[in-house]
Amino acid sequence: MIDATVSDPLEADEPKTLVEAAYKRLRRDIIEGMHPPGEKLRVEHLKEQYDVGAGTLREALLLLVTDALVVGQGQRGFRVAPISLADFEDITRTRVLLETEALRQAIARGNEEWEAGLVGAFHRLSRAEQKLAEHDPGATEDWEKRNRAFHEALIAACPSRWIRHFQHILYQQSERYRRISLFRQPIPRDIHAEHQALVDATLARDATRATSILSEHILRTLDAVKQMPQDFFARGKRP
Amino acid sequence: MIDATVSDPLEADEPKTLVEAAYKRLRRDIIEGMHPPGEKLRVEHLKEQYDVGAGTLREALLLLVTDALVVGQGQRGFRVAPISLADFEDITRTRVLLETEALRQAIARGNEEWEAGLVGAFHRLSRAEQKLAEHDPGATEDWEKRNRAFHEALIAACPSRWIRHFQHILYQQSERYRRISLFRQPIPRDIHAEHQALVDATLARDATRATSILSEHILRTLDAVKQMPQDFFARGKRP
DNA sequence: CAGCGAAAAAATATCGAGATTTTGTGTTGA
DNA sequence: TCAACACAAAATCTCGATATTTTTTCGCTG
Repeated sequence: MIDATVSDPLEADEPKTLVEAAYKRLRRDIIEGMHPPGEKLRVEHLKEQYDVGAGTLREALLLLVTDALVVGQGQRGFRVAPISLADFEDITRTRVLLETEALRQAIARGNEEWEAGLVGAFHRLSRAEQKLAEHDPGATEDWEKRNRAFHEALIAACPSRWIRHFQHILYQQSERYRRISLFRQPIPRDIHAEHQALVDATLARDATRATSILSEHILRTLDAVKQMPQDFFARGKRP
Repeated sequence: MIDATVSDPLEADEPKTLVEAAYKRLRRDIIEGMHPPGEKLRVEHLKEQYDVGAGTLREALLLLVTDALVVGQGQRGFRVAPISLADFEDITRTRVLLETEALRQAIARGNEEWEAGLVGAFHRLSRAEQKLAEHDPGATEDWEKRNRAFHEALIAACPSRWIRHFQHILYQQSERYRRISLFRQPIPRDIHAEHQALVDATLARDATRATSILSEHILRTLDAVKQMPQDFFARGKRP
């Protein structure tokens, strides 16, 4: 079932309990914006939507609280977590701190199997990018999955379970911001070239170069989101 | 109630729900070793010990899972998380990564109020150390609280909510290891002098020196735990 | 019109019963 | 002796009823 520091076992396995299944569905729905920031999550209503009992839904919501996708207030229920530029900036900079360290460790310790996994993930991501360009239905969803897999493959050889665990949480958070902001304003940018440069530097075992590229890659999203109109964040104000 | 990234609101307020209360008690009991690593946590039994219903206890256990103090397996209940030298090393190194960054940010941004808070926390900690030396009853508990408060005060001016959140989790983990290991083998070491040097460098706004001292301070615990007999970790093997 | 209080409606948190799953024990056969 | 199976006991998970809390609505007063 649930071990907090194992990198997302919930995606790897079929859910063993209804709590897990509801948690996964809710998480997906929040990240994808179906439940917008600040929305009240009423157990009495959602239990029907997700087809579980009230207690089971509470458990799922608690798990989402600890993912920081939901905030709860004792006896006053749950809300979708707000968004803000400051939060996104914090997430982004903390991601840079953790992911560059993770990449440094991976480059120092990774073997050929790790390299093969990275190259494969990059290839799959490239294919998804092509489908994005062709406006295939479901292409965005596919790209998100493969982008995530790519970033995970990049640091898969990092031995620090904790760094990977925290990275996973932050990645999830940034995915939510990305989905929300892209819906409003696609960002012109050659992401493929950025990924290519990252893979090249990594395979060359040039930690300094690779971490520099990764840092810029991650921070570029922050730059783009900063261009969003300010009213974009107003609806996510902390209650 | 519960907002995952606010630094431990559960300690700041009286619990608003039975879930919170049970969570806090269980967490305390696990950190203090009353429930040793690997122990099966049976809902049917614990509900009586903690005087709550089964569903409520499940919720508390879920919160502990996300603290990585408990592991759960779908339909097979919960166990106290195992301990290992490798895990403690990971925790320690990740703490160094996060806390030095947090201290860097705090030094860059902290004002006089932050300094005053730090000096106060150091003073209180020093008093607790005196009581430790005098073998006062409850002195260990007091010292743990004040040590925690000291480390939190040190990085209180770090603006990154996420770094503070992760630091909090890791601090908690390291507290559990420290309590377990000190019970076995008190470590000779002038902790007071280490804290003093840390405060001095921080108040002098010497980020390089302060982070170097902090890094050594944290890593010194790792060195000490490495001297533990190997059978110490055997009982915490991952099931 | 604004503020207050009371009552009604809606929602939350908790508990324990019941269905389901897991674990432990005993028996049998090779 | 060991493995496989059956069955009983224990434990887990889920649901919905109920007590409690919060929110909304309504009426009254200044």
